[in-house]
Amino acid sequence: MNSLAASHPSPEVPVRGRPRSEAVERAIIDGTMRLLEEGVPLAELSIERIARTAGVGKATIYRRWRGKEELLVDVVRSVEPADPELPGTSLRDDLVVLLEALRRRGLANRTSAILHNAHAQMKTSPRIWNAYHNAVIAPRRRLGLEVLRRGQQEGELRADIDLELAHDIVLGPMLVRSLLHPDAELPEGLAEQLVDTLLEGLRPVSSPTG
Amino acid sequence: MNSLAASHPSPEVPVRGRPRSEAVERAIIDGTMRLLEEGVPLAELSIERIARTAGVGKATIYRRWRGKEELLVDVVRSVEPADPELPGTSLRDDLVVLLEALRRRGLANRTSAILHNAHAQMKTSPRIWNAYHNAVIAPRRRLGLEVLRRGQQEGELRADIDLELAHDIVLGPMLVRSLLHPDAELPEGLAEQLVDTLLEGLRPVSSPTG
Amino acid sequence: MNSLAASHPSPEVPVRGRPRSEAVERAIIDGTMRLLEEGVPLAELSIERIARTAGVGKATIYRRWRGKEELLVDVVRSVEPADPELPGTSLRDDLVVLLEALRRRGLANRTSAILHNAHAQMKTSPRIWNAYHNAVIAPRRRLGLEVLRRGQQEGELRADIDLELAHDIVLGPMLVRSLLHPDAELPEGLAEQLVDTLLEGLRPVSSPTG
Amino acid sequence: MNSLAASHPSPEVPVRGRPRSEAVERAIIDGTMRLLEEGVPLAELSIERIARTAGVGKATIYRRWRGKEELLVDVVRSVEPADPELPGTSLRDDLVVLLEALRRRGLANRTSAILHNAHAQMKTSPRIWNAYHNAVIAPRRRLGLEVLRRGQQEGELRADIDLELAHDIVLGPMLVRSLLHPDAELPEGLAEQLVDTLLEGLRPVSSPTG
DNA sequence: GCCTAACCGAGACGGTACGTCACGTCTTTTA
DNA sequence: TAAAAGACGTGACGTACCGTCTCGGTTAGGC
Repeated sequence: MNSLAASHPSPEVPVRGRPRSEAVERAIIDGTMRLLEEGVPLAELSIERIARTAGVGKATIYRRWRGKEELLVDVVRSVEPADPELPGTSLRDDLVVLLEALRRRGLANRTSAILHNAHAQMKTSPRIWNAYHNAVIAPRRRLGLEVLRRGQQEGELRADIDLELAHDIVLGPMLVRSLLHPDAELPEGLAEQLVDTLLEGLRPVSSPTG
Repeated sequence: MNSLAASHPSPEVPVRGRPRSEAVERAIIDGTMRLLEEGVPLAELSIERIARTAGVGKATIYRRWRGKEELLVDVVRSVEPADPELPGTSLRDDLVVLLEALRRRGLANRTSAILHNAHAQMKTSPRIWNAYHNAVIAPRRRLGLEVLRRGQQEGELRADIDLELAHDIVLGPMLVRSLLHPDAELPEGLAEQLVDTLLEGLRPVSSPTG
Repeated sequence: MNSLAASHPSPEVPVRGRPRSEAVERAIIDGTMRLLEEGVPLAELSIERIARTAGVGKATIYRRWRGKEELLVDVVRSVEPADPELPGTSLRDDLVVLLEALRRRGLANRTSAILHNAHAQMKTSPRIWNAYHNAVIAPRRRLGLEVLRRGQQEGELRADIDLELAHDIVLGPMLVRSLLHPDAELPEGLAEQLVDTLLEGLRPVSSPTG
Repeated sequence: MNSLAASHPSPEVPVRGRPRSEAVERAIIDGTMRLLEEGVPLAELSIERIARTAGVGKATIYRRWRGKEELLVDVVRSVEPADPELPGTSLRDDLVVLLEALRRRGLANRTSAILHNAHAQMKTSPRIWNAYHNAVIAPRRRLGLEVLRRGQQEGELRADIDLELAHDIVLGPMLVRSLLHPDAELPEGLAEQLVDTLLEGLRPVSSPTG
């Protein structure tokens, strides 16, 4: 389950000693979440306090994670919403769904005050950031790129455009809104509006869809 | 100079006792910068260490800033590049200059490893983030909005588009690249390519400029 | 074998399940001795380390002793030299043999650096000290008292003297030397010299033996 | 004041920064004494608990002593009774006073349950034991040797006897009683009885005092 | 030849204390 | 009054052991 710690020995090696309790693992992650939900500032989130909250010894946490940051990666992962279901009817529809998921995620983080800044905290160490990037950000990006690739094949996207660039063009505005400008609005129709506006510059020159 | 601390008593009240040394203030900020440049991870940047490096008492730092985060705001401000000179010849040209400044800033932060994450660290406290936002991010955003407003007046931008939205559309992709994807490329012509692509969807429907 | 733990159920109750391994018991005591011989300070002698050294589970130790101190009692007992053979020719000769045994024990502890302070460590708990006292010190004292009682009967010792007091008078000086003053000398003829000097004040007033 | 820590810089070096509080030092030693008096077993005397009791930070203790054992040396020293006033009228009288002080000390430790075993605890480290030896034991021994030396000069003691040996002969029995046999009696006239008995074997052959 | 109970190694578990470090405040002397 | 220095109470750090508790596996009778 952990994304950084070597969670399990290779399957051939028989388990020696008392196995680690999954219930404890859940208690730690849930306890951390509870603290964040109660509004405890990230700076006051100490391992000691998490252990106290979860009713767990400190060593039990350090047995699973190397420090607060690595634990946060798993906490964030545990509340990260699942990838949205893509309709697959058209490039536009898929992108609208992706952006809408992003919008909702931004709204959730803002209102619940969770993870508002946990994401930022994780940048303090390149190692942690990589783990978070690999576990959370990269899969989303891959999904977006896949959608764009399909759209390009179907002729809904200019053939000469770099897919990475197209991805940042489509996703960037919404991300910037939800990450950098916590007081920016994220109104209901924003996803559709953005996709429609942005696809304008990305469609093939003589578009079949007009 | 400080953006958060009430640095000086009101000017009418004559200064009593020994005045604060500006040299000391510089020494503190420069010492912090030196530590960051030497690759000291942000998590190991303690007030105690900064005081040691700057050859300064801890109380002298606390007399000026309320904590590490507030000090960081001023440190970051001190190395933030000046606003770029805008040509003013056209909306496109101005936006290219703005994005090019952003690209270079991203490159600088990546190579020098300074401030790579100091920006993230400051999100730990809403108060600090606001200070940084007001001192650094907001002015840039105002400048960008001003450019777009002028472009709209000149008919280079669709009249029905929300300027805030247009701003995120134009700036978002570059920001996402430099902030979230530290290993994403920021090649030379990126600014022009982005502006040309993005303006496609933002131009007036039957544009006079083509 | 253990002096504190109720090592075995009463013999009528038939042993159920796998019996405790005596080899394991030896391995634990020998492992502890090896650590002490290697110069590991008493303060660093943890149950965990002993278990590691003996290649034994912690629970296996706790099944036999209630803690480190109780284990130490048995370790010390295992290296305590056997009671010396008494000649029985005279009070003086017996006392010389007893003191000589004490002198040699003091020398051994000093040079081998074993048990130098284990004896002291055991005073941390009255319970442990009692066990050690009963298992090691008291038998020796009983032996000494018996020698003195015989001497008194034979008229080699004043009849009006308290035997307990006489014991401390004879044994005290050598004990103090070997326990309190680790750098005090314990030269070869010390036992005889002490006995001859001390008996002076303990002989009957007009001694028949002169 | 501390016997192990380098307590004060050399007097030429002017004191820099806030000086160490003597009140704090007293609070720590007194707090430790209070705990011992309340019957807290030595094994449960942690630095953490001492700090809590004294209302003091752990670092404040570690700034003065290197650990629990070194602190104990000073605690024991602080309650060690002052050297007794010697009458100087005769060897016998001086020795009686010395032994009487020892007897009373043994009684005090037994009844108050203080220092009963602190003395033993300090043997865990040779360094600590040396400090305790130098600060407490050695001065007492020097005093006893001085008394014996004077007695020898005055002809009250055999000229051929080694003073160190004589010291152990006279002091040993009482020490053994009070240290090793906690339940041995220390009745009122014990000091005089011991001195009178022991001097028997130590007087010059044809004694002037008869 | 099973059955069953206790033993055994390993190591997880909730705790407590370790000794260090930084926090932000305070008390010195010196300027 | 500022400034360097450093003591102070507080509290978190990450580690080590404590003594207890599961695990899978072993080793003896008793059936």
